[in-house]
Amino acid sequence: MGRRPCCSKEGLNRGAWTAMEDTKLADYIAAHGEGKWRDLPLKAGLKRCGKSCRLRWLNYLRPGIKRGNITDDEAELIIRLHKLLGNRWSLIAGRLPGRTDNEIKNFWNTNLRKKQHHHNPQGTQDPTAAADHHEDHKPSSSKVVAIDNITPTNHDQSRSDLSSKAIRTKATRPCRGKAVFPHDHTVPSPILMPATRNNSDGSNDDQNCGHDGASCFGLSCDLEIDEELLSDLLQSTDFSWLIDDDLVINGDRRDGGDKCPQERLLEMVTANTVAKDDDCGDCLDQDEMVVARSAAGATSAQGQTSLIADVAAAAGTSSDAEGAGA
DNA sequence: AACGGACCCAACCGCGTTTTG
DNA sequence: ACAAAACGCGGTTGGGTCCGT
Repeated sequence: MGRRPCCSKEGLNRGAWTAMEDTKLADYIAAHGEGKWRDLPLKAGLKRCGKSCRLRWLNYLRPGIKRGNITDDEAELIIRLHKLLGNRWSLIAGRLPGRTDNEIKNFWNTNLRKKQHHHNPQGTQDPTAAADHHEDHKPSSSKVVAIDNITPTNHDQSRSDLSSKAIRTKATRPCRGKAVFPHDHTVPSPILMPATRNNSDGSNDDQNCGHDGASCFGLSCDLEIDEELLSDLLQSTDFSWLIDDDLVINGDRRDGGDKCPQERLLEMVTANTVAKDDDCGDCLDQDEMVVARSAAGATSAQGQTSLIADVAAAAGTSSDAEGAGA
């Protein structure tokens, strides 16, 4: 089934928009609102494709558009968000009020990509990987990232330094297997951890969790998410596990099934405080991971270490669900 | 001043997803 | 349930401008 072109291209203007065209488009939208792009050109008296009108409106004429002069702060945010999201320009733009995806994409391609490339002379094709090498975004040595036994991606190698500090766990769906817990609990940092409780006999004590024989443990503490940490995590870890789960953000359960993992993590960043929940209420799939910073001790290395130790102990010693949470 | 390459960015294009009938 | 339309996104293109020679 072929796809009908959005409009006949014959007799239509192309290329740069004139001031007159802009005025017509703006006036029409002011009077009738956005949408119905296919019909808009005719009704507005424009010899343009509807798609072109939409683009012109969204990227140029729409009220509140900021143009040019991307500040250092914005550039830094773009870099960070790009690390989080990759080339998800619309998502990135959504975090930069007044900026359009097109502008950010252009800015990245003309400014930042070059800069990233400069810091990554090996020349990876992966812009996300390249972002790792930005001087402002070196993985902090104070951060511990749990990387599971995921198949290395093409950018993992460039992260070997990070990975060397990583905690490796099993984190592939479905929830089977045994998680390997932190080798070193003493590192006072946020941590990505498998929420796992393994009984020595392989069973688990959770009721109604539906995880056939898999090990689960409950973790119901509020978590605060550190954006920079997430940046690092997203560079290093397969987050496909997030897709099917619900998140509870600031008390509201959100069905995240329709969102990509990165987007959902971004929600965490935005919401700042998040509790992880899943279909059985208290327990998490054994291979699910939680980016955790103790709400109580979020700013305290001691607090973080304490939480990490608690949860690690719960996982490593088959303690019960209650022991791991709260 | 003229030329040409590099750069920038608005606009286009194709395709996937969502909505509508 | 299905097809078509509409929408939205990310990659690419091409024209204008800048800058070095």
